[in-house]
Amino acid sequence: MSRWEPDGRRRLQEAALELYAEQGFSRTTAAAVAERAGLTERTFFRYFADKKEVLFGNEERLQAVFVDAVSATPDTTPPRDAVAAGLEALAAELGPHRESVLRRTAVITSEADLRERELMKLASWSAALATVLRERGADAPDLVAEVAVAVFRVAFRRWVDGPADGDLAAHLRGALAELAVFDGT
Amino acid sequence: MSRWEPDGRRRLQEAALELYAEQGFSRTTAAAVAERAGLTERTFFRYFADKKEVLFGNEERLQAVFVDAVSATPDTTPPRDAVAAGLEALAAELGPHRESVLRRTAVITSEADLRERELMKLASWSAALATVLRERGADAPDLVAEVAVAVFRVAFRRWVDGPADGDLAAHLRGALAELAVFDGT
DNA sequence: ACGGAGATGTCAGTGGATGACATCGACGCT
DNA sequence: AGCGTCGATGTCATCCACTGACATCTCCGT
Repeated sequence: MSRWEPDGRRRLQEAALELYAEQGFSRTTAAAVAERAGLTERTFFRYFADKKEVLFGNEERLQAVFVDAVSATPDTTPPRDAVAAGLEALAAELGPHRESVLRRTAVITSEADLRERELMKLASWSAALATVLRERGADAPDLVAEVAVAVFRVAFRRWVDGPADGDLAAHLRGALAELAVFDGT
Repeated sequence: MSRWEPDGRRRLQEAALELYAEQGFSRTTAAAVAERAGLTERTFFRYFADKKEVLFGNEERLQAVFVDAVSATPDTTPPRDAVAAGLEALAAELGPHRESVLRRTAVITSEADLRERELMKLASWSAALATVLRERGADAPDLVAEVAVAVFRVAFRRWVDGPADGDLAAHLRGALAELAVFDGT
């Protein structure tokens, strides 16, 4: 037995999501979140760098899923297909949890500070992807990475705004296909 | 004669850029910026919503330049060319001021909070662009807008990191052309 | 039993941000 | 000239995000 209940970090994440959803992010104090989790404000800030970060505990893993799936693809895979593999992996990860994804997304989109932080996380995906693409000698790794994330962003938004039985993977394939509007001349 | 020196807003912007560059953003207090501008901290926050915003006073105008240039294009213009027009307009706006752009960019890239805010501004460009594209009945307006901004981001970064005589417009055209890596099956 | 290691608590302080109210000079009106 | 309003700024008080320094407690190995 520990001196404290276990899983402080998870309790803080759950408390934060609840409170932010109930009262809004800006009207919720870090102390209030900590209290609901049975902890102290000081401890909150030991687990999370700031009030926003508590909502982004899984982003690191998602980034790894995305980037690793691209990495797992043969070096000779055309960029489009490599990116598709990464996006499929994300769909497999997120698709089955639409409910909780929606709950979290609703909170995030409701406040500019949180949208900002989310953009930062996606920028981090892009940077990580560009790095692995560069290492495998792909063409225009930076551009490909940015576009890949742009595709994700668009498809994700459509999925979230769409019907409850929407298919994230299908949206991703659809958005990827729409890149064809830039084809030719 | 006014009771105070004129141009408080501009003085604050200049003071902020100087101090942020000299000492770093996080080690500069809002009060210090205000003081250098001959004003009060309270007044600082009347002009700018927060400490970061003072660095982004021109973003609104740039967004308008970008979006208006796309709007000015005939409704039947292929997406790629419409986007190109917007990007050319941005190049015309930014290209001649590489020095000051670099100074500002150096400050922004040096702190995560500021990079975050910049991502937010670009997201705003994308949203505005998507709106005008949607109004003119373009295909996949959201995707096109996101990709357009992705292209800008990449080209801008290459321009900033490149030689002093680099040509932003050329980088933009180059990045746009690289979208061809997504072509075909 | 002892002592270190980890996780948490306590306390004090800094600085970002905001609301309420006061002040001052410019300007127009009579 | 005298007056009143308006806009820009200053002053003051307050909240809260975040941080550093130090204390405390439990577990675990020796």
